[in-house]
Amino acid sequence: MNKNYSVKQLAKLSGVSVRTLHLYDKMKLLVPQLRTRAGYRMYGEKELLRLQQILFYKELDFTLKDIAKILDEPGFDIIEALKGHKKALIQKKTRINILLSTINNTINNLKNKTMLNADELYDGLSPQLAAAYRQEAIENYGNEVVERAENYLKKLNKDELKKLVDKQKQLGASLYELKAMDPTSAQVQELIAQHYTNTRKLWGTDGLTDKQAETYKGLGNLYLTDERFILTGDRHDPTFAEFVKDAMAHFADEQLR
Amino acid sequence: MNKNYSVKQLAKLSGVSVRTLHLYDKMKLLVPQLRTRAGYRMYGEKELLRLQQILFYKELDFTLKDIAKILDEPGFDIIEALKGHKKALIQKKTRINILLSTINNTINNLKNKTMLNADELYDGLSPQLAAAYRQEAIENYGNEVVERAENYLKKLNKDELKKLVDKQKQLGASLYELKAMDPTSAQVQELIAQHYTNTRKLWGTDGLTDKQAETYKGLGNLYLTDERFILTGDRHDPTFAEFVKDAMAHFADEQLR
DNA sequence: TCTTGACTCTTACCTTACGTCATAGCTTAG
DNA sequence: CTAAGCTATGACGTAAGGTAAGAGTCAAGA
Repeated sequence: MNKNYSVKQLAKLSGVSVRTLHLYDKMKLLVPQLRTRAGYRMYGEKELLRLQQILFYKELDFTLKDIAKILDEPGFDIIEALKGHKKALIQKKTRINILLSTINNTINNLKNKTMLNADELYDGLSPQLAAAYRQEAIENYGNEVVERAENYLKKLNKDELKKLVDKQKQLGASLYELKAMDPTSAQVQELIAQHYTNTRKLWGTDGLTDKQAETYKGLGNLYLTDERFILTGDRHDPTFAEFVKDAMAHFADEQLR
Repeated sequence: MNKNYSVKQLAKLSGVSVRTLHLYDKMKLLVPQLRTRAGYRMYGEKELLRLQQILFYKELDFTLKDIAKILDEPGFDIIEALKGHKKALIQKKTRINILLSTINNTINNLKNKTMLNADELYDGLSPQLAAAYRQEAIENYGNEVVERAENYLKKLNKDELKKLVDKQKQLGASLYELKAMDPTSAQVQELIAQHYTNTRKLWGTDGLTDKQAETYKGLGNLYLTDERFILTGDRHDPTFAEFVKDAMAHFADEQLR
């Protein structure tokens, strides 16, 4: 009771295009069961199953050539192929993470350059801008953190705020000098400790005694993706952000708690 | 004091190939400052800077066409382009995560099918196989967990072990039926609670009172990537694994501690 | 029987961002 | 003057198809 499928039927069934089936036929990846007198391709159940397999491996981003090997060479080591592929995927993912961090930095740099000058930063944001930032910050870091920071900042006067911000920047510059070092080294950790103190002042997190470590670690991850909260300034440098994150994580694990 | 560079010099400076510079010239992405009488391309500082920019955006995986737009159309909204690109990257990343989970499942399925039959599973692994598994498990989940599980399993007899394994499988099947539901719903959480109890028996983690929540959450992530510890059986279904992970995380956060 | 519409065939050019020749002209040191 | 090294253009190949173009096939209705 074997059914037969024309190109179009098989195409619709499997979700690929007719052209694709033509291609697979020509490259002998999926040859029809038979041809009619007119030359029409006819596929059977066996071909449908094989197509399913092809599509499975294709979803894993294997090339058609590799898929042919997997399906046709009986001694082919599929597990090794999968493992190799896994490695490649992990590398891709790592690269994407770096790209994303770079892109975020770039976006924020551009925003700052075109929409803000330094004075505005200290004099308070324009209402529209503040609203937009607030919304974005809430989406990214949660309501609680943003509100606490806001309430705290309201109580600070300009001079106090400027002092803290300058201190953060200076710490950033100092850390940047050490970026080739071990993030867990004493020298780096000393700066991180200062940064931690300063950050607590800036973010008003003095009350968070039981979640301090977790929060500070979270802040490190945040540094990886958002330049507004960062000490790297103009430097497009994902490796530095990574370095800072590691240093902060170590500090949180070792010094706190 | 403008320096001039030949194709080769510029190529070496920037790390791209001569062919690439030819291409960029022909597509008007990077046109040399001038041509010598013999037709040789000569580039200046301005071109070098432009090339830097091109390479920057290229690293972000923009197409050359888009880069040309960014650099040449003055009104082009770079920030919007970057945001769009960011979205695409995030999707890519999500897809890769799913692929990795699928690949891991596939690897383990293949291993189980070709190297094991069900009887061996209950009768105890062959020595070589056990050693290989042990090594891999240690790499993935750490020494401590593996050793504890091993010691515990040694004390169980076959019937007891089989009971526990069957119970896990049955819970998996039940959960699968609910996979369209909210992972935090009472119905799902009830099954998860049973699973938690059973898991503690199976893994011998009764002693871990202070780290229970964390451990159980970690187990959820593990379910995403390794089929040997899973209740999904033969089903290649990353969304189900995701569902289970969410359900377990919720359970850990709410019920424990 | 004729026509119409849906389906099919093959051939072939287009896409991205180059790599790899092939062939030929230019420049410069010895 | 010659050999080495640089440069130019042009053409072909890559992966996985998309998009026609031109022509043959099939079933159904008038």
